Amino acid sequence: MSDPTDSPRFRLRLVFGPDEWMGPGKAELLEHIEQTGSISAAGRAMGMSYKRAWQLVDTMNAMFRTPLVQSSRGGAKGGGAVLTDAGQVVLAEFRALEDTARAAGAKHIERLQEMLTDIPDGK
Amino acid sequence: MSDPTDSPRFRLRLVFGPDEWMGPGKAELLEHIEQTGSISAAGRAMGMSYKRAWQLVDTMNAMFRTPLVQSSRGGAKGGGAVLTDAGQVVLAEFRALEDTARAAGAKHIERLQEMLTDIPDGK
DNA sequence: CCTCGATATTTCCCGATGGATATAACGCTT
DNA sequence: AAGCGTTATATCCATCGGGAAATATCGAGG
Repeated sequence: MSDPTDSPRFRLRLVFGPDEWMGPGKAELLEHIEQTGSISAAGRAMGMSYKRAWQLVDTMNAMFRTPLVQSSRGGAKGGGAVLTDAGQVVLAEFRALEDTARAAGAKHIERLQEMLTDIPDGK
Repeated sequence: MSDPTDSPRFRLRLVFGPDEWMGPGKAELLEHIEQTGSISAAGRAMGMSYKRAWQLVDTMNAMFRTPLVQSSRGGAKGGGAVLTDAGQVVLAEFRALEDTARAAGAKHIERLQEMLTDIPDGK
């Protein structure tokens, strides 16, 4: 999304509605929030503005029945954000979906790679 | 891409390099080219400009060892474009990849859908 | 040899996307 | 009560991706 060097082979997006979807970007953001306990820190880690990070969180919290991220203002450390149970479930399910789908389609992916001009490293 | 009503559930993109990827848009374009025998007609059918359609074709032809689309200018009907053998293979492989991956991840997709605010129609 | 329809290519321009910035609210700590 | 770091929210603005349109080219057919 920001760094062109990290070329992920396999990108999967679930589109539920016009403005409702779940993809690699949101999943990674959830992971960083879980690790850092902060929306801004997570955004920084991904090289994205706080505005964008917050927008993604806001979208996710709106599209799922239960919010995925619970945030708080003030307090000892100024505030923070944590993944809810639903957030952890969604993250785990999405990662599992990615792994499963990638594994299942490995054969087709391999055949497509073999047809490229620049030969990808054969693992 | 243009029509918000056709909400595809499952979007899959293979990213090979910085500017080299294969996704649902290019696949659909290939299908329309195969059906219409024309880049412009294919673009029109998808509601995209000829410029964009041509750019996508150009990108695909460059990233694969053998061009996927062979186009010709002039002639009885002004010209046209057809899928090469490689084009048909790539299209078929990508569609197969989508089907396989979607089927393999169906369980995870279902679980995620159940957590949405707006209940999706049960199949 | 002129027309026709599609490909090929360039230029111009608008609108949307997202970053930068500013401000406010919040609640624990000191 | 002041300070701090974060969340929350709005405004401004540069950038850029893509559409529109204009132009050139090609080759069979009339």
